[in-house]
Amino acid sequence: MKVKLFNSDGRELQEFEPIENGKAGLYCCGPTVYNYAHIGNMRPYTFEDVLRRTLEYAGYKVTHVMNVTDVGHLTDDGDEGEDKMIKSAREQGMTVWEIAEFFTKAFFRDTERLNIHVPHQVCLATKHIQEMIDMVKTLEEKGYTYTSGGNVYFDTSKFPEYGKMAGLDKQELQHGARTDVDENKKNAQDFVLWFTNSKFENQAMTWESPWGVGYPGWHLECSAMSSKYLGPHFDIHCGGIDHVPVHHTNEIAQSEAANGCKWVNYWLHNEFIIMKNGKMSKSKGGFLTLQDLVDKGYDAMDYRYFLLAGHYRSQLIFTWESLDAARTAREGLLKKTAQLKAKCSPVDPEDFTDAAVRVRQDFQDHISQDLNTPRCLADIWSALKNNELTDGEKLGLLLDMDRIMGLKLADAELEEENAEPLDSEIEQLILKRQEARKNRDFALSDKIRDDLLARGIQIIDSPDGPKWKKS
RNA sequence: GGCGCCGUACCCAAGCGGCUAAGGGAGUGGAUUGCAAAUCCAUCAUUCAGCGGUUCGAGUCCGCUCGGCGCCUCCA
Repeated sequence: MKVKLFNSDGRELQEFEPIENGKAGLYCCGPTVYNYAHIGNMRPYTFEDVLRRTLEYAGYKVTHVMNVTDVGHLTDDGDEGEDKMIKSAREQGMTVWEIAEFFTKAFFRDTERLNIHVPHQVCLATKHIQEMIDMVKTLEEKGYTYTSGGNVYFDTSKFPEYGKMAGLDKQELQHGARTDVDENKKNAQDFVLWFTNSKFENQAMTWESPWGVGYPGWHLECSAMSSKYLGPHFDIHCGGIDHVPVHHTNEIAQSEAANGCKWVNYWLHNEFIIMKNGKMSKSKGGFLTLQDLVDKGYDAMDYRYFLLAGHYRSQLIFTWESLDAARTAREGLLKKTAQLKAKCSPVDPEDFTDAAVRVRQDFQDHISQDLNTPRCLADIWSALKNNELTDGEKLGLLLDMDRIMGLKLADAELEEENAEPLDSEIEQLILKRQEARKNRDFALSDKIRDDLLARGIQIIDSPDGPKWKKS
C-alpha cells in the first residue's frame, strides 16, 4: 500500500518514500505539561496515531518519537494568562517538577482513553539538556550564533533558507504587533538558543552551560531530541498548524545549520478544533478537557470518533450536537459489531471474496489518500450495509479497518440484558407491572416503568417477556 | 498591513474536472408495540455562498463580490 501525504514543505500531496526501506521515522511535537490538555490539544495526537497505524498497516516499521516539554517556562505572578490550576498548584506548594509530573500523567491518561498508542520513545526535555547544549555549541562553532544581552541567539541572516516552508519571505510581518520587540536581536526573526538572562524572575529550572547558568530556548528540544533518536535526517515530523511559522521554522533552521544536511522529508500539520466563536483558548473560554466530556457522561472514545469524522487538515467545529452525533454513531457501530461477533467468526482478509476485497481496497485507497478518515468511516458503514458480503467478511473487514481507526471494535460486546441480578423489590415491581399489563391497567404499568427508570432500571418489552438494563 | 484556509441538506462532514453529490446525527414514513423506548426497513441536496469566465464537461480550475476562520507572541 502506497501512502500519500500532504507535505507542508512544498504544500502538495506526495507519495511517502522512506529514507530507509521498510522503515519510517516519525517525530511528533508533544505536550507542554504545565496545564491540562484541552480537547483541541488532543487532535494532533489522534491524527498522529492514525498516521502511525496507517504506516504500520502499510508494512513500515515505525519509530514514533514524541517529546514532553517539561522545562519550566513559568511566567511571573503578574501574568494574567496564568492558569488557575497552575496557580493553585503553586499555592499548594508543588514545585515545577511536581507540576510537570502531575500533568504528564494527566496527558497520558487522556491519550490512553483515546486509544492512542504510546510513542516508542517519549523524551523529556529536562533529560536532554546536554544534547541541547551540544547543539548550541555546534551552532556556535559553525558561526550561526551571537550572544547579546546575556542570551545566545540564532542568527537567521546566516541561514538563507530561513522560513522557506512557511513562506515567510513572501510576507510582510508586523513585528512587535503583539509583543515587545527584543532589542538584543540583530534580526527580527532571530530566536534564543540559550537563556541566561530571563525576562521572567524566579526561573525555577536552570542548568549550567558554557554561556552561564540558564535554560534552553523553546525550539531547541525538538531539534536535539529528534536527531538523537531518529538521526540527523528522518522521514516525518508532525505538529499543529500553528507551529509552521515559528517553532518548526526555527527547528529547521537550527537543525539543518547544525547537522549540515536536510533534516525532515515530510512535514504534516493538523488544523485546529474550533468552537462556534473561534479557536479554543483560555482567554476566549471554551477550554474543555477530555475529563469534562467524561464528566458529562460521554465516553472518551466518542471524542475519538468525532475527530475521525473530520479530516485532520480541516478546521473542525466542536459542538455538543456533533459530539452527540458521534456518540450515537459510535455506539451503533459497536453494537452492530458485537452482533456480528455473536453469530460468526471474522473471515481473514486472505480469504475474502471479490466483493470484500473491493471494500477493503476502497478503504485502503481512502486512508492512503492523506488519511481521509471521514471517508474511511463511511467505508465502515457501507461495509455493514453491503449485502454482497457475508457476516464473517463484514466482521473481518471491520476488524481489519479498525487496525487504523482504533475504535476498539474488537472489544465490542453485546450489552447483556437481564445480566445483573436485581434485588427482590425491583423484581417484584417488574412482576407487578407485568400483571398490570395483563389486566390492561396501563396507567399503573407505565407508572412502574417510570419509577424503575428513575431508579436506573430501563425496561425493554420484548415478545419473550420484559428485559431490563441498568443505566 | 501582510500570509493562508474555508463557505456542500436541519446539524457535523467527505468529495485528487466526467457514472445517479460519501457517511453519521436529527427529521419523516412504515414494521413492531397497549403506548413508549429499543430495534429493523425506507426516505431525506436536479444542487454545492453569489456573479462571471475557462472547458465537450466544474461543487471541483480562474477572477470578482459577500460571509466566516486562522496566523504574523506562547499556542495543537
